[in-house]
Parts: sequence; C-alpha cells; structure tokens
Amino acid sequence: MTLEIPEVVINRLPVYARALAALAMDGETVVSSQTLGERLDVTPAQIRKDLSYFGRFGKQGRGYNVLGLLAKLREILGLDRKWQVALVGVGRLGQAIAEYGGFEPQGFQIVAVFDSDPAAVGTTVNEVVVRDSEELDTFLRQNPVDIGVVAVPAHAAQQVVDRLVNAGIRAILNYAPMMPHVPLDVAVRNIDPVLAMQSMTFYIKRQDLTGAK
Amino acid sequence: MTLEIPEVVINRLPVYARALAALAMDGETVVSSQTLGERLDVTPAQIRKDLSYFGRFGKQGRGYNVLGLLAKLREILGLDRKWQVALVGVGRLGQAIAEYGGFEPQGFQIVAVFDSDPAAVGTTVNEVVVRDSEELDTFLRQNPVDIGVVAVPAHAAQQVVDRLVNAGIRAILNYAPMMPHVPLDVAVRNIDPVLAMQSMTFYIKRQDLTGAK
DNA sequence: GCCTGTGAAGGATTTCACAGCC
DNA sequence: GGCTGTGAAATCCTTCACAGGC
Repeated sequence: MTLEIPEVVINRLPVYARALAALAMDGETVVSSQTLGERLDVTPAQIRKDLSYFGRFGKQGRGYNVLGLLAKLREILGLDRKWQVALVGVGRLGQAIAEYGGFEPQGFQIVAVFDSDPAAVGTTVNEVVVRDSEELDTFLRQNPVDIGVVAVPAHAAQQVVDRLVNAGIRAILNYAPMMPHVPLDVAVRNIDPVLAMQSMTFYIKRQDLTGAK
Repeated sequence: MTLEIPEVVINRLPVYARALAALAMDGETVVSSQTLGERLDVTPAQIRKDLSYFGRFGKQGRGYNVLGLLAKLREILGLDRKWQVALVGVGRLGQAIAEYGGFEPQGFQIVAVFDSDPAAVGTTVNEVVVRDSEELDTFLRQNPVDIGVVAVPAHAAQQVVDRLVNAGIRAILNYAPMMPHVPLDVAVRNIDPVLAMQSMTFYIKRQDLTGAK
C-alpha cells in the first residue's frame, strides 16, 4: 500500500523533523517550504515533493503548521514511541556509545549491553549490566529489542550481525568499519568516520600545497 | 579536466580500497569485479563503471591486480599521504574521538585540539594539549591543517564551522546534530547516529508488535 | 572461456513550472 | 500575492549487454 517511497526521501524526513522542532522552540508556528529549505540547504520543491508522498500537510498561501507537520513526521517515522536498543561491544567505542546522552531523549533506550570479553561481563556501563555475548540469542528472544548497535572489531562484526538478524532484529546501527551482509528486510546504517574522511580527501587533494594566505 | 565525477562514485572508492586491503591481507593477488562485488554487495557493473572514470586498471579475462588497484585508489583519493586534523570540542564526544585509534593508522593525525571551556584548556587529550577556541584562527593560519572535526554542541556548531571555513579549511567532519552551511568548495560529512536510527524506525514500524517467536 | 570497459537503455531522483487555493 | 501539490521535463545514476582482449 505505502508502495515504494524512495529511501532517500525517508532519510530526509528526520532532518525535516529536527528542523521543525528547532523552529517550534523558536516560537515559529508556520513555515513555508522556502524558509525550511533555506535552513537545510534543500530546495523547496524537494521538500514539497517529499511530503507529498505521505499526504497534503500544507496550506496554500501560508505554508505548513510547524507543530502539525512535526507531529505528522514523527508519526510517519515512528518517533512517537520508545525503541529498545541492544548494544554489542563495550570496548572504548561501545562505552562511548553507551554513555552518549543523545539517544535517550529521542526515545532510543539502551536496555541491554553485551560483550564477549569475560573481564567486561558483569561490569556496568551507564547503569546497565554487561552480559556475555553468548546470551545474546536467548536474551533477544525473551525481551523485546528493536534495534541492534554493533560496536565490535571489524573481524567479529559480521558474526554479531548474523546473530542479531537470526534473533529477529530488523534494524542495525553498525559502527564497525565494514559493510555487513544482511537480508533485504533488515535495515542497516553504517557510522564510519574514516570512510567519510577518506572521501573528503579526494576533494581537497587538488589545491592545497600549504595554505599560505 | 577531471570533469564531473559523481560524488556517489567518490564515496564508494574508499569502500573498494578497504576491501582490496583486506584481500591483500588474505594473500589474494587478483580479483574480478564479480568477486569484489559479492564481498561488498555492489554489482560488478557498478564497480567497473566507477573505476572507468579514472582509467583502465583491469585485464580482460583476469580481473584486477589487488595491490595495483589499491595503490591507484589510494592515489586518486589522496590516501597516499598524511593529513593534519584539528578537533574542536573535547566534551565526552570530543574525547572519545581524540582517543579513537582508527584515524591515525589511516593517515589522519589529530595535531591540535580546541575547546572554549576554560576548565578544559591546558589539559591534555591523547597527548595533545587543549587550546582555547579563541586561538583557532591564529593557529590555523600558522599551521597546516587539512580537515576540521566538529564535536561541539549543536547550538555552537555553525559558528565553529564558519571559523574553520574562514581560516581556509576545505573539509569538515561534523559530529554535531545539525546540518552546517558551507560554501560550495567545502566538503562536509555528517556523523549523525540519531538521524540514522530515526530513518530505520520507518522500516521496522510496520510489522513488530512484540517479537513473539 | 573469462572478464574488462563502455555506449546505450533503463530507472530513479530532482527540478521545473504552473493550476489552484487561501 | 504567496505558497502548496504535482504532472512533466530534466538530470543523475545504475544496469545491461556486448565488442574486444587475454
């Protein structure tokens, strides 16, 4: 029914939602695609077209109601509820993720943490006890978890991903520097700062030979 | 001359390079677009087309020389040299970035760290002294820095980005949850795990109503 | 026989441009 | 007059399919 909404469109919706939340905080009640587009460096036509996949939320001559559109987007994206997250890997990176305060206020709760290192098992990160990775499957089958976060070394990541997928997880946020293989019905997003840097260097390679004035 | 290579293509090259490095470690000397594609979930045609923007690196009937192609890609991307990085913001996130061991081995050296909090200035993160953000401009004009990493709160990020850009930085890795405005000749990559999660929820919203069995 | 490099075809996404409404 | 929603056009990107070389 919701037939074929491009993934690029879905990826932009959270950006719109965030901007609308900021506008609401500023006390704005109405916004046009023009104004919103300027804030986000997106063309007004793109915003309108994106939204048109889901309905008609604006008013001609006025624009969009900020809170109304925000609520709609949150509903479309499923941000109007809480999501349970399991984190695998509590090395330096995993700990930083567990202690990062940005997920909770957005409704993403880290309810379980796993590691394969016996020295880590039983310790506590951000008030959650670290379980043995061996318990992963059992735990996931007994507790509702929506999203898996992978923060293990690259060589162990595919195995972890496979176990998450086999346990029924349909969304994975992967911090390991590799591209996991998953079935088509599993969503994956990779957080890979090194790749990001390695693509920027292509663009700055040209000019610079010391930034003398 | 290098006229118009799509950005999506550039973004895939580091992925190919990483896979080739892994193949080299496994002792493979030759690889076909078919085989490489299977590892990366990319079609062989795409790999060949991407590479064709830069030259003819393969041999019919054989495939590509692993080390040869890797060297070519590294050269194209500018990964065959060291890059100087400045980090702005040493809160929890900034510290985690400074202490993350993944940049250095890829040639990205954090040579300077800045923060606006007087309590942080003068302390040391990962063997680099934290400087006052006020010194940002002066420092960048006197020292060669290629890439700026932004790890400050969202409300301060645009200002930091502006200062980096004004000081001549042409590449920015942004960890703040906002979309910075930059001139066309500045490359930006955003690391935004919350946005990543918020787009995945759209896809898992449908089904799940408790993962019974 | 296997595999690259590449025009051409096909598909996806963005932008245009305008009818219609407030 | 300002602004949405949207077909149609334009652009961008991917895939096909095959000539040509090893």
